[in-house]
Amino acid sequence: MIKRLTRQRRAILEVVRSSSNHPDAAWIYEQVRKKLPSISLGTVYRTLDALVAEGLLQPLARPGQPLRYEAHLDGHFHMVCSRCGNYYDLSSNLPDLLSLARSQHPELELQGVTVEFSGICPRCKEAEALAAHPLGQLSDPLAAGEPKLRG
Amino acid sequence: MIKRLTRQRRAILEVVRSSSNHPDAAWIYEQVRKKLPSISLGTVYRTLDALVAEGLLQPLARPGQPLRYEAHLDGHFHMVCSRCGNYYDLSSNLPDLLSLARSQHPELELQGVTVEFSGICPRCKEAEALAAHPLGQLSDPLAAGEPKLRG
DNA sequence: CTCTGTGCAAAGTGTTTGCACGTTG
DNA sequence: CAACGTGCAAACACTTTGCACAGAG
Repeated sequence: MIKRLTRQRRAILEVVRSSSNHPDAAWIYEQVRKKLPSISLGTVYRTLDALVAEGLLQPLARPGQPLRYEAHLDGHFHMVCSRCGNYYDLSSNLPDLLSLARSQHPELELQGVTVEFSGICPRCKEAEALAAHPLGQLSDPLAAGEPKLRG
Repeated sequence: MIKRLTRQRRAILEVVRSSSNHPDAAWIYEQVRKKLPSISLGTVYRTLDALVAEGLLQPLARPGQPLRYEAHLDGHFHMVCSRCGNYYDLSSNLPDLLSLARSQHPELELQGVTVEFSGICPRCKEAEALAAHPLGQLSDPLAAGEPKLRG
């Protein structure tokens, strides 16, 4: 339970909320440092944990990758690009899986669902097309991200 | 690409395939050690990576938890118990999300979906009911698992 | 025989934590 | 002024890796 709204917490929450990235702790740390140069990475981790516990953020886990954080908790879906690993938000009209599954498994007390698509994002698809072209070997799909997430 | 089918690899694959656990590396290591006492944890990790690369296993990531591995790759769903953290397989008849999403986002080249429900498993629900009862303080919901996954 | 895979131990990476001090309410 | 939160650095858990040797094909 968060009891004090410190400068650090305000800054961290603002960074996560204003990013379209689904950023990880290291990236958030870098950004917050621009405002509060002496903040520590430990504080970032502790604050993120607290915000998750408050229900203000949702953590996103991927095999072998650092945790990322989602600030927009309306019911949207994610697509993870299998080339560059970036997350993209998808606002699809999908059927209400939770109700469907509840009716099929009444004994389970289901609380929530997460749906995650995998695919190739437009950026990487374009990069791929360029790479097929003899003169297109100039851009690196892995380097092109959303607002750029770490190396 | 796996080139040699060693004793170790056979044993590891068999352990993962015969477990209903969605086990993690440490648990697999423990089990395999019963057959091959001198196997090393490094080999387990290397083999699991290789099997994932071969498409024989699928890694499952959860915030703050070690990676787990899924050996049954037919299209079923998972439910993660929010009390004990165990994975349960769900064979629901859900609509074909991939086709639906593809038609809504033709530009995205979607390749796959994963659906994960959260809820309270029967075991934990029962433990909860007992705990409400004055004489029921005997069992620990967190200790009761599937075939038991580590401490 | 050759070359992939193994065991071991050390190194890496992402995350957590103990402690003394700063700051919020 | 009493907690609560912070910075720092050390500790942690999980995973990866370099190397010399073992064993599969």
